[in-house]
Amino acid sequence: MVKSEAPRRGRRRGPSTTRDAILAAARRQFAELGYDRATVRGIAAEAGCDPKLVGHWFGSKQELFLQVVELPIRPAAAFADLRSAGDPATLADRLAVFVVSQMESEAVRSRLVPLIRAAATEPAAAPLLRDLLVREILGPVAAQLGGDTPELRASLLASQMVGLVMARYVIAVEPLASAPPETVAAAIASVLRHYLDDRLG
Amino acid sequence: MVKSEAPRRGRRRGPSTTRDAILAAARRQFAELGYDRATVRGIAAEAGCDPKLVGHWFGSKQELFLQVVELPIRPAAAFADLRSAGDPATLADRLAVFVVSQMESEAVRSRLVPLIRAAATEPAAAPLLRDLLVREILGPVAAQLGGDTPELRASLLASQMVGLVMARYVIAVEPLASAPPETVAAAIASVLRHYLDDRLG
DNA sequence: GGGATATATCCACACACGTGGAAATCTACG
DNA sequence: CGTAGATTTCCACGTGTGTGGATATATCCC
Repeated sequence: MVKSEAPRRGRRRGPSTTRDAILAAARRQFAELGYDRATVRGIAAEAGCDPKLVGHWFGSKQELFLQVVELPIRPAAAFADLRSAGDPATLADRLAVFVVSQMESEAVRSRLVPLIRAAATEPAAAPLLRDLLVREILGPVAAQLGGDTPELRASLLASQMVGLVMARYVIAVEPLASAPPETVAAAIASVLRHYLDDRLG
Repeated sequence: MVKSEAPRRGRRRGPSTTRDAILAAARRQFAELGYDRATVRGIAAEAGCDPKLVGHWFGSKQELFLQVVELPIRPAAAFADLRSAGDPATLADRLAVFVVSQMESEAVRSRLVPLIRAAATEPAAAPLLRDLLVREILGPVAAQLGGDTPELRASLLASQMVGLVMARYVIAVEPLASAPPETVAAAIASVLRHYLDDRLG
């Protein structure tokens, strides 16, 4: 009659790793389920702790979500680097490769996908994504574009980015979802070039 | 002491328009709120009836949703018409104008937006949208494309369409959201041409 | 007129959600 | 050792959800 391993009542032994466990579980569940269908209880279960701990460490579900979608890169700086790092004529190609490879990385995807899903779902999250897009990406990019209607170009560029994330990772349209990253990058490079350089229309 | 207009208990006088009222309210709320946050009770309230009537007329919330997102056009047929109606060299331009003008029509937008929002939210809806995309659009289009990797071309095309809906109507990225339809159509025409005709990569 | 049927309301159940309060157990430090 | 604080669990409340059951009123057809 081995005594069952029922969790005892108070603090656990040793240093606490629960906060990180919650963050990881939340990241996974927000990405897979979206904001609404991911529940505090479910996240706590995956993290192996009591739901109340989520509140303890992060205050509320909303604040946890904000922590989750904080991007690990600075897109504006990345674009500036990319721009000054090579021949301007090949900027679109390098941008395409960069964007696709970033999306392939778990660290970026697990933040971008929840953000976009939430923007599609939460009325309150759409402004959040819009602001992030404008402040972090469209604004700086538009500022460096020059020429005519740089803001329109930047937002068209964003539309192809968002569509790529949706089609490839969220909806999983085949064969786009399974295409190797290089193929995708090659295919969208011309589109990026068009939005960056060509006369629109 | 005028008697209050509290709804009486049983059937109302005259012919019933409730079913249509529910459908209209559902369309509006699914588009604005998404599947999860739109509630049967809320839809019933907007339609001016009891929540139970939703169940009575449509069975369940899911079945109501399926009715709501039923597209009023046959994209495959429309594409075929478009293809055979003019100079193949200008197909991309005509397609761009057609797509954008369709999205501008309330009848199409009030179905497409909920569908895409739901695909971003409901695990069960993503396959649904994927199937609809593949069966109604990608498949027929790919079949008429010929050349190399027609399916990949079709799904890339879809990615730009979905991204356009997201950026312009759901997230409302400026200035794309406020740009006149002709401007948008002109801007994406080259992209469509690229995905339709060019060698990818 | 009078029964079948369609249309409508009310009540309520079972469930899941986020979170607040109180108590238990551990660690840190005097 | 002993007390303060950090970490964790349990209990439970209030709210909102989709939907089932019973019932009321209007319409349709004989």
